Amino acid sequence: MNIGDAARASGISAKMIRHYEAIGLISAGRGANQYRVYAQADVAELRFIRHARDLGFPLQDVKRLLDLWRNRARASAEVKRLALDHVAALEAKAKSLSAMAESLRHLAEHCHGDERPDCPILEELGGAFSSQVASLGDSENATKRIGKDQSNG
Amino acid sequence: MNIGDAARASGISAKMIRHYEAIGLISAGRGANQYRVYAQADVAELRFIRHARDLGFPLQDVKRLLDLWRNRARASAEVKRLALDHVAALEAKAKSLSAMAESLRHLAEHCHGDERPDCPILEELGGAFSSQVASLGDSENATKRIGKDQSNG
DNA sequence: GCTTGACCTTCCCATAATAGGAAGCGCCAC
DNA sequence: GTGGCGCTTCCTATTATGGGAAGGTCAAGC
Repeated sequence: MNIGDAARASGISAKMIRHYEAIGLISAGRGANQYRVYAQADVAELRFIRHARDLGFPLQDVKRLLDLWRNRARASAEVKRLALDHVAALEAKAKSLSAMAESLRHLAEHCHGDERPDCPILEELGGAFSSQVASLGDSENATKRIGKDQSNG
Repeated sequence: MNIGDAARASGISAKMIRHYEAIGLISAGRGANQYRVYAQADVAELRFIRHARDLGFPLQDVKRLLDLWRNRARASAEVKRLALDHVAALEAKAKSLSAMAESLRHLAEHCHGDERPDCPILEELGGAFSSQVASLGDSENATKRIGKDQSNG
């Protein structure tokens, strides 16, 4: 099958399939006309990638997981480690975002929200603001890897 | 003061201060030697920006908030609306990440994590996987705006 | 006066993942 | 043999930030 069919079968855009090939995540055969050719096994890999991305794994981790998936003799230890590291990263990021939301909601609750100009939100942004929130965003390599919205199908 | 002093005083790197100027977020005077010159009021604006970024506001929103902050006659309604929209976006994203984490943790709990090759995590990624998780990442423009890790000082 | 070093300038590149579009060629149906 | 769709590659944009090169400036010290 051609790339369009593989895209429909896997739920990954043709654009991204080419990209994944360019960065060495997958490979594809070529037909006589230079069109990329995909077999069912390739589609299975693409689906694997999509599922890993749906779980928020960065492509770097996906690459590693894919290697492990292909290798029948792999040890499950590394998979589990990758997964749990990622869980920690996701939870750290979620916690950080929740803390931001809570801070901001707190500020917003004290804002009239009418035509009057005085607004505690702006006052707080301009003022002292000891930034307790920011300090949640540590966990170093844990938090750093959570990209943008990864949850689109 | 020069850009280095402003950077130290505001907690924003000189690199980013130049960037913020380039995208029209702030402006700066120039000395005879073409060096950028900052006053206390400029540092206050930079601090404002940093606080808004700490709360996860995207620069586009920061620009709007900054305009409102500068305008003494602003109505607090728009500020509150921006804030609450952002709260919703943050919470949606946090929820999405938590759901991912929970799914993944669930999978990891059933993985031996030793030298044996069988691993339910990989099996699930390769297999059916009805992707209930992915459907959480909707909320359209709510979720789309949460960038990468914004919580670093 | 000349060197050294810290600081500033602009410009280019890289990151992560994805999307949009242009220009050109292939292929199948009519 | 042509229209239209699908494929190819290449370039650009997004968001926020950092790294680095090449070169100008200024103050201090010898």
